[in-house]
Amino acid sequence: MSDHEDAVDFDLRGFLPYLLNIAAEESSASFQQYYKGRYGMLRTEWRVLFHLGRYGAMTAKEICDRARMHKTKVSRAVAALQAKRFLTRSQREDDRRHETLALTSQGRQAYADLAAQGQQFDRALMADFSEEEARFLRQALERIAKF
Amino acid sequence: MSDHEDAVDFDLRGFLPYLLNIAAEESSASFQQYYKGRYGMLRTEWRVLFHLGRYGAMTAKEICDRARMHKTKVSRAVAALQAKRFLTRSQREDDRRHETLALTSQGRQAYADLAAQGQQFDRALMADFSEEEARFLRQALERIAKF
DNA sequence: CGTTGTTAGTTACAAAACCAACTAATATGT
DNA sequence: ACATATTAGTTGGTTTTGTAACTAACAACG
Repeated sequence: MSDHEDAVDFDLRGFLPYLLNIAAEESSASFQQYYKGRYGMLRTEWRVLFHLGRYGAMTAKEICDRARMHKTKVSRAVAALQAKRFLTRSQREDDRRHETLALTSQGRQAYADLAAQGQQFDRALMADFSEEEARFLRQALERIAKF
Repeated sequence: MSDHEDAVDFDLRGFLPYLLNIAAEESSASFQQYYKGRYGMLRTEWRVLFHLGRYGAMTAKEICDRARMHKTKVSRAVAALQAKRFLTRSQREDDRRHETLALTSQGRQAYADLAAQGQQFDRALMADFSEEEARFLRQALERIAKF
């Protein structure tokens, strides 16, 4: 046995963070191409759009918490989406530190398109798995993600 | 039902690329802190070190293919690891475009440490899962990653 | 009140990633 | 043999991210 093999006796190829990273990259590649190509959006922007589209108007802070994004990322993504006329900001009267973010009809259209498209990609990804396997996989990932 | 909910009828929260991304981030966070704190290494550097440690000496090109990293990333990671005296380069006589990369004893030491540490993190991550679930999870991820 | 602390969000600067152009060595086709 | 194409790897310039410092609004406590 050569030197490099007995340094550690288990197969680090199955190292979970590594596998997850590769799987994450592989699985988002084609979808990313779609939203980037069609709307010139970054992943951060898609995530913000996605949260507003899926859960309705909310503040940047709420997006930070729900989407696990740092506030600077959200801040920039919001600015970019606003420039694309996909969302509007409105200051809250009760606390002027908060801005409520809401999709414009253009933004909702983009969301509807991307959500439908995403659904397709998701189905394609899961095509190899049975219903039950898919359910388990999602639950396992949620557990690892600490949802 | 409000406008944003009927745009798409399934729960995009379970969107696989999204789940995978979050799980990947969550799972690598503490390990990343370890190798960054202890060796000042970036993820790209850890990946290169990992491949050389696990599979033995090889060229940058082989690392690109095996680790799915772009050649510029590998090139810079190799330069950084060389600066840290973790690897050496040697031109091949038969084709002087190729450089064989090999870990130094210092590099092997770092690898052994990180591999052992990684193993711990991995076990901790998998603590919630049964043997069989863990096996299935890895296989599923490998399938998605197209290994 | 008024000082101090906290929270939402932005901005500035540094680190890292991405992409395209580049060099150098080898392979291929005429 | 020589022009052209490919391959391994590096470098430069731009984009994106990360980090820390900042502003503005509110809260809490004396």
